[in-house]
Amino acid sequence: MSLRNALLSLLTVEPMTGYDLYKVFESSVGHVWHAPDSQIYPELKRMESEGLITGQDVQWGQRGKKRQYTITNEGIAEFKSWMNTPLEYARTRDPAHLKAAYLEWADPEAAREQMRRHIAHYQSLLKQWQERIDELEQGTNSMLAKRLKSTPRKDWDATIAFKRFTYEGLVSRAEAEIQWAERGLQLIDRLNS
Amino acid sequence: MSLRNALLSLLTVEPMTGYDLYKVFESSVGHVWHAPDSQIYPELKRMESEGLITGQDVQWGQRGKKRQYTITNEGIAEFKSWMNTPLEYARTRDPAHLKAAYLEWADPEAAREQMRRHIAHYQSLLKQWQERIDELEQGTNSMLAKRLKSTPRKDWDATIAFKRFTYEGLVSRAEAEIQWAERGLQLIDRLNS
DNA sequence: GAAAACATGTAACCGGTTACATGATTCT
DNA sequence: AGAATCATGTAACCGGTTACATGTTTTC
Repeated sequence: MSLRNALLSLLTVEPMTGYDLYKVFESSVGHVWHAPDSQIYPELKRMESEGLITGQDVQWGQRGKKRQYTITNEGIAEFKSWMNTPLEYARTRDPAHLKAAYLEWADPEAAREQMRRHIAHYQSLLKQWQERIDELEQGTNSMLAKRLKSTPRKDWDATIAFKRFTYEGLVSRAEAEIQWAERGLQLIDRLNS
Repeated sequence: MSLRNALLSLLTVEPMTGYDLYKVFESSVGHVWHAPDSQIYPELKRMESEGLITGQDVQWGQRGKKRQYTITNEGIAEFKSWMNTPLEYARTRDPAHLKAAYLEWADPEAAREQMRRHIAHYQSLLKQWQERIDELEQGTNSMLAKRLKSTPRKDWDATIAFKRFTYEGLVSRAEAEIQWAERGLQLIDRLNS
Protein backbone atom coordinates (compact mmCIF):
# COMPACT_ATOMS: atom_id res chain seq x y z
CA MET A 1 0.00 0.00 0.00
CA SER A 2 3.00 2.31 0.02
CA LEU A 3 2.66 3.14 -3.68
CA ARG A 4 -0.91 4.19 -3.06
CA ASN A 5 0.13 6.48 -0.23
CA ALA A 6 3.09 7.88 -2.12
CA LEU A 7 0.63 8.83 -4.88
CA LEU A 8 -1.78 10.35 -2.36
CA SER A 9 1.04 12.37 -0.79
CA LEU A 10 1.85 13.92 -4.18
CA LEU A 11 -1.78 14.59 -5.01
CA THR A 12 -2.16 16.60 -1.79
CA VAL A 13 -0.06 19.24 -3.56
CA GLU A 14 -2.12 19.64 -6.74
CA PRO A 15 -4.09 17.62 -9.29
CA MET A 16 -1.85 15.59 -11.57
CA THR A 17 -2.04 13.14 -14.46
CA GLY A 18 -0.55 9.65 -14.37
CA TYR A 19 2.31 10.88 -16.48
CA ASP A 20 2.95 13.85 -14.16
CA LEU A 21 3.12 11.44 -11.25
CA TYR A 22 5.39 9.09 -13.17
CA LYS A 23 7.79 11.96 -13.84
CA VAL A 24 7.87 12.92 -10.17
CA PHE A 25 8.62 9.30 -9.32
CA GLU A 26 11.47 9.37 -11.80
CA SER A 27 12.96 12.41 -10.08
CA SER A 28 12.18 13.51 -6.52
CA VAL A 29 10.08 10.86 -4.74
CA GLY A 30 11.80 8.19 -6.79
CA HIS A 31 14.83 8.60 -4.56
CA VAL A 32 12.83 7.14 -1.69
CA TRP A 33 10.21 5.13 -3.52
CA HIS A 34 10.43 3.81 -7.06
CA ALA A 35 7.44 2.95 -9.23
CA PRO A 36 7.22 2.28 -12.98
CA ASP A 37 4.41 3.78 -15.09
CA SER A 38 2.93 0.32 -15.61
CA GLN A 39 2.22 0.23 -11.91
CA ILE A 40 1.06 3.82 -11.55
CA TYR A 41 -1.74 3.88 -14.14
CA PRO A 42 -3.65 0.82 -12.90
CA GLU A 43 -3.23 1.93 -9.28
CA LEU A 44 -4.74 5.33 -10.09
CA LYS A 45 -7.74 3.59 -11.66
CA ARG A 46 -8.22 1.46 -8.57
CA MET A 47 -7.88 4.49 -6.32
CA GLU A 48 -10.48 6.33 -8.38
CA SER A 49 -12.88 3.40 -8.17
CA GLU A 50 -12.42 3.42 -4.41
CA GLY A 51 -13.16 7.13 -4.20
CA LEU A 52 -9.74 8.26 -2.94
CA ILE A 53 -9.21 10.43 -6.01
CA THR A 54 -11.44 11.73 -8.81
CA GLY A 55 -10.36 11.86 -12.45
CA GLN A 56 -11.20 14.61 -14.91
CA ASP A 57 -10.58 14.37 -18.64
CA VAL A 58 -8.62 17.39 -19.76
CA GLN A 59 -8.27 18.40 -23.41
CA TRP A 60 -4.71 18.10 -24.62
CA GLY A 61 -3.91 19.58 -28.02
CA GLN A 62 -6.55 19.14 -30.74
CA ARG A 63 -7.39 15.47 -30.53
CA GLY A 64 -5.59 14.28 -27.43
CA LYS A 65 -6.81 14.25 -23.88
CA LYS A 66 -5.36 13.30 -20.53
CA ARG A 67 -6.83 12.35 -17.21
CA GLN A 68 -6.09 14.56 -14.28
CA TYR A 69 -6.61 13.21 -10.79
CA THR A 70 -7.67 15.23 -7.77
CA ILE A 71 -7.46 13.89 -4.24
CA THR A 72 -10.82 13.64 -2.43
CA ASN A 73 -11.56 14.18 1.24
CA GLU A 74 -11.61 10.41 1.63
CA GLY A 75 -8.19 10.31 -0.01
CA ILE A 76 -6.83 12.86 2.43
CA ALA A 77 -8.37 10.94 5.32
CA GLU A 78 -6.85 7.72 4.03
CA PHE A 79 -3.42 9.29 3.76
CA LYS A 80 -3.60 10.79 7.25
CA SER A 81 -4.77 7.48 8.60
CA TRP A 82 -1.80 5.72 6.98
CA MET A 83 0.52 8.35 8.43
CA ASN A 84 -0.91 7.69 11.90
CA THR A 85 -0.68 3.91 11.59
CA PRO A 86 2.54 2.27 12.79
CA LEU A 87 4.60 0.70 10.03
CA GLU A 88 4.94 -3.07 9.84
CA TYR A 89 8.59 -3.88 9.37
CA ALA A 90 9.35 -6.57 6.82
CA ARG A 91 11.68 -9.42 7.69
CA THR A 92 15.28 -8.93 6.66
CA ARG A 93 16.07 -9.85 3.09
CA ASP A 94 19.36 -8.35 2.05
CA PRO A 95 21.10 -9.83 -0.99
CA ALA A 96 24.27 -7.76 -0.59
CA HIS A 97 24.86 -8.93 2.97
CA LEU A 98 23.80 -12.49 2.16
CA LYS A 99 26.50 -12.63 -0.50
CA ALA A 100 29.03 -10.90 1.73
CA ALA A 101 28.67 -13.69 4.29
CA TYR A 102 29.96 -16.23 1.76
CA LEU A 103 32.54 -14.12 -0.03
CA GLU A 104 35.19 -16.80 0.49
CA TRP A 105 33.41 -18.70 -2.31
CA ALA A 106 34.03 -15.92 -4.81
CA ASP A 107 37.25 -15.33 -6.69
CA PRO A 108 39.16 -12.51 -4.96
CA GLU A 109 38.79 -10.28 -7.99
CA ALA A 110 35.02 -10.90 -8.14
CA ALA A 111 34.81 -10.19 -4.41
CA ARG A 112 36.64 -6.90 -4.91
CA GLU A 113 34.37 -6.01 -7.81
CA GLN A 114 31.37 -6.70 -5.61
CA MET A 115 32.64 -4.24 -3.02
CA ARG A 116 33.53 -1.65 -5.64
CA ARG A 117 30.03 -1.85 -7.06
CA HIS A 118 28.55 -1.54 -3.60
CA ILE A 119 30.58 1.64 -3.15
CA ALA A 120 29.62 2.98 -6.58
CA HIS A 121 25.96 2.21 -5.98
CA TYR A 122 25.80 4.04 -2.67
CA GLN A 123 27.95 6.89 -3.94
CA SER A 124 25.43 7.46 -6.68
CA LEU A 125 22.56 7.40 -4.18
CA LEU A 126 24.55 9.62 -1.82
CA LYS A 127 24.95 12.19 -4.56
CA GLN A 128 21.25 12.15 -5.39
CA TRP A 129 20.19 12.42 -1.77
CA GLN A 130 22.75 15.15 -1.08
CA GLU A 131 21.36 17.08 -4.04
CA ARG A 132 17.89 16.89 -2.54
CA ILE A 133 19.22 18.34 0.71
CA ASP A 134 20.88 21.15 -1.23
CA GLU A 135 17.56 21.83 -2.97
CA LEU A 136 15.79 22.00 0.37
CA GLU A 137 18.38 24.44 1.67
CA GLN A 138 18.19 26.66 -1.38
CA GLY A 139 14.45 26.37 -1.87
CA THR A 140 14.90 25.21 -5.47
CA ASN A 141 12.64 22.17 -5.25
CA SER A 142 9.50 22.88 -7.28
CA MET A 143 7.29 20.22 -5.67
CA LEU A 144 8.16 21.61 -2.26
CA ALA A 145 7.57 25.19 -3.43
CA LYS A 146 4.09 24.21 -4.65
CA ARG A 147 3.41 22.32 -1.45
CA LEU A 148 4.37 25.30 0.71
CA LYS A 149 1.94 27.53 -1.23
CA SER A 150 -0.95 25.47 0.11
CA THR A 151 0.56 25.09 3.58
CA PRO A 152 -0.02 27.56 6.44
CA ARG A 153 3.19 29.47 7.05
CA LYS A 154 3.40 28.16 10.63
CA ASP A 155 3.78 24.62 9.25
CA TRP A 156 6.54 25.43 6.75
CA ASP A 157 9.24 24.60 9.27
CA ALA A 158 7.91 21.11 9.94
CA THR A 159 7.30 20.38 6.27
CA ILE A 160 10.87 21.24 5.33
CA ALA A 161 12.42 19.75 8.46
CA PHE A 162 10.94 16.28 7.98
CA LYS A 163 12.10 16.11 4.38
CA ARG A 164 15.54 17.19 5.41
CA PHE A 165 15.51 14.67 8.25
CA THR A 166 14.53 11.92 5.79
CA TYR A 167 17.30 12.65 3.34
CA GLU A 168 19.87 13.07 6.10
CA GLY A 169 19.00 9.58 7.28
CA LEU A 170 19.47 8.21 3.79
CA VAL A 171 22.76 10.08 3.45
CA SER A 172 24.17 8.59 6.61
CA ARG A 173 23.01 5.16 5.55
CA ALA A 174 24.80 5.54 2.22
CA GLU A 175 27.94 6.74 3.99
CA ALA A 176 27.85 3.73 6.31
CA GLU A 177 27.45 1.34 3.35
CA ILE A 178 30.41 2.92 1.59
CA GLN A 179 32.58 2.63 4.70
CA TRP A 180 31.52 -0.97 5.13
CA ALA A 181 32.46 -1.92 1.57
CA GLU A 182 35.78 -0.13 1.93
CA ARG A 183 36.51 -2.25 4.99
CA GLY A 184 35.52 -5.21 2.80
CA LEU A 185 38.12 -4.28 0.21
CA GLN A 186 40.79 -4.07 2.91
CA LEU A 187 39.72 -7.43 4.28
CA ILE A 188 39.96 -9.08 0.85
CA ASP A 189 43.43 -7.60 0.40
CA ARG A 190 44.53 -8.84 3.81
CA LEU A 191 43.24 -12.37 3.18
CA ASN A 192 45.01 -12.56 -0.19
CA SER A 193 48.40 -11.38 0.94
CA MET B 1 17.14 -16.18 -6.98
CA SER B 2 18.59 -15.28 -3.61
CA LEU B 3 16.49 -17.87 -1.77
CA ARG B 4 17.87 -20.54 -4.06
CA ASN B 5 21.42 -19.47 -3.37
CA ALA B 6 20.84 -19.13 0.34
CA LEU B 7 19.65 -22.75 0.29
CA LEU B 8 22.65 -23.83 -1.77
CA SER B 9 25.03 -22.10 0.63
CA LEU B 10 23.58 -24.09 3.53
CA LEU B 11 23.65 -27.36 1.64
CA THR B 12 27.38 -26.93 0.98
CA VAL B 13 27.80 -27.74 4.69
CA GLU B 14 25.88 -31.02 4.82
CA PRO B 15 22.75 -32.72 3.48
CA MET B 16 19.59 -31.38 5.05
CA THR B 17 15.82 -31.77 4.91
CA GLY B 18 13.42 -28.96 4.11
CA TYR B 19 12.58 -28.71 7.77
CA ASP B 20 16.26 -28.53 8.76
CA LEU B 21 16.70 -25.67 6.32
CA TYR B 22 13.58 -23.95 7.56
CA LYS B 23 14.96 -24.10 11.11
CA VAL B 24 18.25 -22.58 10.04
CA PHE B 25 16.33 -19.81 8.30
CA GLU B 26 14.46 -19.21 11.53
CA SER B 27 17.72 -18.80 13.41
CA SER B 28 21.09 -17.99 11.84
CA VAL B 29 20.64 -17.18 8.14
CA GLY B 30 17.24 -15.76 8.90
CA HIS B 31 18.97 -12.70 10.31
CA VAL B 32 20.15 -11.84 6.82
CA TRP B 33 17.56 -13.59 4.68
CA HIS B 34 14.09 -14.65 5.72
CA ALA B 35 12.09 -17.42 4.07
CA PRO B 36 8.93 -19.20 5.24
CA ASP B 37 8.58 -22.99 4.94
CA SER B 38 5.90 -22.55 2.29
CA GLN B 39 8.56 -21.06 0.07
CA ILE B 40 11.35 -23.46 0.96
CA TYR B 41 9.66 -26.78 0.13
CA PRO B 42 8.56 -25.92 -3.42
CA GLU B 43 11.92 -24.28 -4.16
CA LEU B 44 13.75 -27.45 -3.09
CA LYS B 45 11.58 -29.46 -5.48
CA ARG B 46 12.38 -27.11 -8.34
CA MET B 47 16.08 -27.21 -7.49
CA GLU B 48 15.99 -31.00 -7.49
CA SER B 49 14.25 -31.08 -10.86
CA GLU B 50 16.97 -28.79 -12.20
CA GLY B 51 19.72 -31.02 -10.87
CA LEU B 52 21.21 -28.58 -8.37
CA ILE B 53 20.44 -30.93 -5.49
CA THR B 54 19.44 -34.57 -5.14
CA GLY B 55 16.85 -35.81 -2.67
CA GLN B 56 17.00 -39.05 -0.73
CA ASP B 57 14.11 -40.48 1.25
CA VAL B 58 15.28 -41.22 4.76
CA GLN B 59 13.32 -43.41 7.17
CA TRP B 60 12.06 -41.45 10.12
CA GLY B 61 10.56 -43.48 12.99
CA GLN B 62 8.45 -46.50 12.06
CA ARG B 63 6.12 -45.16 9.42
CA GLY B 64 7.42 -41.66 8.74
CA LYS B 65 10.04 -40.57 6.25
CA LYS B 66 11.73 -37.36 5.31
CA ARG B 67 13.53 -36.14 2.25
CA GLN B 68 17.16 -35.19 2.64
CA TYR B 69 18.78 -33.03 0.00
CA THR B 70 22.42 -33.19 -1.04
CA ILE B 71 24.04 -30.51 -3.18
CA THR B 72 25.34 -31.75 -6.55
CA ASN B 73 28.42 -30.59 -8.44
CA GLU B 74 26.11 -28.53 -10.63
CA GLY B 75 24.66 -27.00 -7.49
CA ILE B 76 28.12 -26.05 -6.25
CA ALA B 77 28.98 -24.63 -9.66
CA GLU B 78 25.73 -22.64 -9.68
CA PHE B 79 26.44 -21.22 -6.23
CA LYS B 80 30.01 -20.25 -7.13
CA SER B 81 28.77 -18.69 -10.33
CA TRP B 82 26.24 -16.63 -8.38
CA MET B 83 28.98 -15.59 -5.97
CA ASN B 84 31.10 -14.42 -8.89
CA THR B 85 28.25 -12.53 -10.57
CA PRO B 86 27.84 -8.87 -9.65
CA LEU B 87 24.65 -8.11 -7.75
CA GLU B 88 21.87 -6.10 -9.40
CA TYR B 89 20.79 -3.42 -6.97
CA ALA B 90 17.04 -2.92 -6.71
CA ARG B 91 15.60 0.57 -6.91
CA THR B 92 15.00 2.25 -3.59
CA ARG B 93 11.71 1.38 -1.90
CA ASP B 94 11.83 2.35 1.70
CA PRO B 95 8.51 2.68 3.55
CA ALA B 96 10.04 4.04 6.77
CA HIS B 97 11.78 6.91 4.99
CA LEU B 98 8.82 7.53 2.70
CA LYS B 99 6.64 8.05 5.77
CA ALA B 100 9.30 10.10 7.51
CA ALA B 101 9.26 12.60 4.65
CA TYR B 102 5.61 13.41 5.38
CA LEU B 103 5.62 13.18 9.15
CA GLU B 104 4.01 16.63 9.43
CA TRP B 105 0.77 14.88 8.37
CA ALA B 106 0.84 12.59 11.40
CA ASP B 107 -0.29 13.51 14.89
CA PRO B 108 2.80 14.33 16.99
CA GLU B 109 2.15 11.36 19.24
CA ALA B 110 1.82 9.01 16.24
CA ALA B 111 5.02 10.48 14.82
CA ARG B 112 6.83 9.82 18.09
CA GLU B 113 5.46 6.30 18.22
CA GLN B 114 6.76 5.76 14.69
CA MET B 115 10.24 6.75 15.76
CA ARG B 116 10.07 4.69 18.94
CA ARG B 117 9.11 1.64 16.94
CA HIS B 118 11.92 2.29 14.48
CA ILE B 119 14.31 2.32 17.42
CA ALA B 120 12.80 -0.81 18.97
CA HIS B 121 12.91 -2.64 15.62
CA TYR B 122 16.57 -1.91 15.01
CA GLN B 123 17.49 -2.51 18.63
CA SER B 124 16.04 -5.99 18.34
CA LEU B 125 17.97 -6.60 15.11
CA LEU B 126 21.09 -5.11 16.66
CA LYS B 127 20.86 -7.55 19.54
CA GLN B 128 20.44 -10.53 17.20
CA TRP B 129 23.30 -9.48 14.97
CA GLN B 130 25.53 -8.72 17.94
CA GLU B 131 24.80 -12.21 19.29
CA ARG B 132 25.94 -13.71 15.99
CA ILE B 133 29.22 -11.81 16.27
CA ASP B 134 29.66 -13.09 19.81
CA GLU B 135 29.05 -16.62 18.54
CA LEU B 136 31.69 -16.17 15.85
CA GLU B 137 34.16 -14.93 18.45
CA GLN B 138 33.48 -17.77 20.83
CA GLY B 139 33.13 -20.47 18.19
CA THR B 140 29.71 -21.46 19.51
CA ASN B 141 27.89 -21.39 16.18
CA SER B 142 27.10 -24.96 15.19
CA MET B 143 26.54 -24.30 11.47
CA LEU B 144 29.93 -22.61 11.32
CA ALA B 145 31.58 -25.40 13.28
CA LYS B 146 30.21 -27.94 10.79
CA ARG B 147 31.27 -25.80 7.88
CA LEU B 148 34.83 -25.49 9.20
CA LYS B 149 35.09 -29.28 9.47
CA SER B 150 34.80 -29.56 5.69
CA THR B 151 36.97 -26.49 5.05
CA PRO B 152 40.78 -26.61 4.66
CA ARG B 153 42.34 -25.04 7.73
CA LYS B 154 44.04 -22.37 5.62
CA ASP B 155 40.57 -21.05 4.62
CA TRP B 156 39.17 -20.88 8.14
CA ASP B 157 40.28 -17.27 8.53
CA ALA B 158 38.43 -16.10 5.44
CA THR B 159 35.29 -18.09 6.25
CA ILE B 160 35.02 -16.55 9.69
CA ALA B 161 36.19 -13.10 8.64
CA PHE B 162 33.53 -12.62 5.96
CA LYS B 163 30.74 -13.65 8.30
CA ARG B 164 32.03 -11.27 10.91
CA PHE B 165 32.36 -8.55 8.30
CA THR B 166 28.74 -9.12 7.24
CA TYR B 167 27.32 -8.88 10.73
CA GLU B 168 29.46 -5.88 11.58
CA GLY B 169 27.97 -4.10 8.58
CA LEU B 170 24.48 -4.93 9.76
CA VAL B 171 25.33 -3.80 13.27
CA SER B 172 26.51 -0.40 12.11
CA ARG B 173 23.44 -0.06 9.93
CA ALA B 174 21.20 -0.76 12.91
CA GLU B 175 23.14 1.73 15.03
CA ALA B 176 22.73 4.39 12.35
CA GLU B 177 18.98 3.75 12.10
CA ILE B 178 18.63 4.06 15.87
CA GLN B 179 20.56 7.34 15.90
CA TRP B 180 18.46 8.64 13.05
CA ALA B 181 15.18 7.88 14.80
CA GLU B 182 16.49 9.46 18.00
CA ARG B 183 17.20 12.64 16.04
CA GLY B 184 13.64 12.28 14.76
CA LEU B 185 12.26 12.24 18.28
CA GLN B 186 14.22 15.39 19.11
CA LEU B 187 12.95 17.05 15.95
CA ILE B 188 9.32 16.23 16.79
CA ASP B 189 9.83 17.65 20.29
CA ARG B 190 11.38 20.82 18.91
CA LEU B 191 8.58 21.36 16.38
CA ASN B 192 5.92 20.89 19.06
CA SER B 193 7.35 23.25 21.66
C1' DG C 1 9.99 15.90 -41.20
C1' DA C 2 12.00 13.56 -37.31
C1' DA C 3 12.85 13.06 -32.61
C1' DA C 4 11.67 13.72 -27.99
C1' DA C 5 8.32 14.02 -24.82
C1' DC C 6 3.56 13.29 -23.44
C1' DA C 7 0.01 10.04 -22.60
C1' DT C 8 -2.01 5.42 -21.23
C1' DG C 9 -2.43 1.18 -20.91
C1' DT C 10 -2.27 -4.64 -21.05
C1' DA C 11 -0.23 -9.23 -20.10
C1' DA C 12 2.83 -12.61 -18.56
C1' DC C 13 5.65 -13.55 -15.03
C1' DC C 14 8.07 -13.77 -10.54
C1' DG C 15 9.07 -13.77 -5.77
C1' DG C 16 7.01 -13.54 -1.53
C1' DT C 17 3.00 -13.72 2.07
C1' DT C 18 -0.82 -15.70 4.40
C1' DA C 19 -3.92 -19.09 5.22
C1' DC C 20 -5.11 -23.67 5.02
C1' DA C 21 -4.25 -28.60 5.55
C1' DT C 22 -2.37 -32.93 7.27
C1' DG C 23 0.01 -36.30 9.67
C1' DA C 24 4.12 -38.64 12.35
C1' DT C 25 7.33 -38.61 16.11
C1' DT C 26 9.33 -37.50 20.32
C1' DC C 27 9.29 -35.72 24.81
C1' DT C 28 7.21 -35.02 29.28
C1' DA D 1 -2.24 -38.88 27.04
C1' DG D 2 -1.10 -34.47 25.42
C1' DA D 3 2.08 -31.06 23.83
C1' DA D 4 5.81 -29.79 21.22
C1' DT D 5 8.32 -30.64 17.42
C1' DC D 6 9.19 -32.71 13.04
C1' DA D 7 7.68 -33.05 8.42
C1' DT D 8 5.60 -31.44 3.90
C1' DG D 9 2.92 -29.42 1.27
C1' DT D 10 -1.21 -26.48 -1.60
C1' DA D 11 -3.78 -22.29 -2.93
C1' DA D 12 -5.15 -17.69 -3.18
C1' DC D 13 -3.38 -13.44 -3.24
C1' DC D 14 -0.43 -9.30 -3.67
C1' DG D 15 2.99 -6.10 -5.08
C1' DG D 16 6.30 -5.42 -8.38
C1' DT D 17 8.99 -6.20 -12.99
C1' DT D 18 9.48 -6.63 -17.85
C1' DA D 19 7.89 -6.62 -22.23
C1' DC D 20 4.64 -5.28 -25.37
C1' DA D 21 1.56 -1.98 -27.57
C1' DT D 22 -0.25 2.41 -29.32
C1' DG D 23 -1.11 7.00 -30.36
C1' DT D 24 -0.59 12.44 -29.80
C1' DT D 25 1.83 16.63 -29.25
C1' DT D 26 5.60 19.52 -28.98
C1' DT D 27 10.11 20.90 -30.16
C1' DC D 28 13.96 21.29 -33.14
